[in-house]
Amino acid sequence: MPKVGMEPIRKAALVKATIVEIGQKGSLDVTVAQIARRAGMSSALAHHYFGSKEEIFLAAMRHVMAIYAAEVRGGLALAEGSDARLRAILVASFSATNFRRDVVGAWLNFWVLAQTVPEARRLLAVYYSRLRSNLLYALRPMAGPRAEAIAAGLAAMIDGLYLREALATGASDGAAAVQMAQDYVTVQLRDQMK
Amino acid sequence: MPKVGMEPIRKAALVKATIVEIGQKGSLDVTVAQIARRAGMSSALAHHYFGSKEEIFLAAMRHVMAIYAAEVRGGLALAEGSDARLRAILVASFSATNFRRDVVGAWLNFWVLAQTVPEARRLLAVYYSRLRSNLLYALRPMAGPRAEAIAAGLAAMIDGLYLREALATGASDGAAAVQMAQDYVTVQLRDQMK
DNA sequence: TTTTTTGTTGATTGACGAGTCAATAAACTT
DNA sequence: AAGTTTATTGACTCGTCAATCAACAAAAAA
Repeated sequence: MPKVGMEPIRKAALVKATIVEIGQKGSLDVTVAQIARRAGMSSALAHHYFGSKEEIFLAAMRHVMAIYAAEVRGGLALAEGSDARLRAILVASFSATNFRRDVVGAWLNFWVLAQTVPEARRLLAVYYSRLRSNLLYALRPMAGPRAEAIAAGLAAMIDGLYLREALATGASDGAAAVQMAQDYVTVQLRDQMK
Repeated sequence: MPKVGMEPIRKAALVKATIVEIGQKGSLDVTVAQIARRAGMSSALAHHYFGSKEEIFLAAMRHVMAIYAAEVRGGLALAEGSDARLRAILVASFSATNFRRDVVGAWLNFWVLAQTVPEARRLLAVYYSRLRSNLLYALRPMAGPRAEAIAAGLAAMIDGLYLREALATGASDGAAAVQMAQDYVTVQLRDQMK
């Protein structure tokens, strides 16, 4: 059975399974055995590859953020003009890949993790700083000195919308979220013109 | 030793200890023994009064929300006019009592709890609906039909600001949070007039 | 072909923690 | 005074779970 070169495959499977498991269960109280089982292997193997449960969590967190970052980059690459740039960030943030119930559930739990685990905190800080800088780049040409304040407010709103999604019962609606965030910016800008 | 009439005192102590413990540890992974110890009693007694750990958590959650609700009511009672009403809600939301690091940390963990425990979810739903109705009452006279949308956006932003507080490293700044939320509404309203 | 590396798991260990119980004692009731 | 209720805890049970280990198998290297 043992085919060589399994490591990356197994690791990827574990990471994926971790996100699903945490998101679905809605809690970090997920056993390594559960994750491993969903990924189709024994818990011993999971430990073999990652060393500890915490490492598995961190890898999953990195993955969620990497996907998100990639999607933002992808959207940004095609965007021409500040307006389009901003829109690209929002669309990526609430895309069907990132704004899914279980993924958002995972986010919520990673936030909790970041309260305790330094490395998780660091990862989150990286995410925040990237988001901020992306937003500022798009907003500065439109908003000038007010860009900072608007970016801060927008970032808070994005988090808030994620949170509501994690707690909501109905179907998720990324488009509405984009609309609301977009609206926030539009109004802030219009206000300034007057 | 046994003085009669201890039950409410002990329960209150446990609830308080639970909030501090969860907030400080930043996680729901808090043992009954830890909580009981902080509250100055044995874990057996905690079980005696609450029956289960989950009940302790729920009582703590109810308490946090009750405090918050009371503070909002207090502010609202003194407020004259829509503008003041809105301000009262915001000030209470980010007051020194509610917007403290450990309390916010507890909130974050209650959000997680609400993903799993139905009763927690219910409590949170009550909180949301109250917040919404308070906001609408204040906003309708100023914003008319747009009140709904503005209230939704504002609620999301409030949650987002809480979240950032839970994750932030520096000192908390309730005033800044109030300012940002207030600003959101002001701009939304001014926009509409034009 | 022997040896080493890589993949894999069942079984086990060791710790920890929720919840129970039996026992003790003070305070009320009758 | 006897009986009941309330307060309180140390010791114990029982389950769970992260992490380790010993053992086996296949591939790659020597």
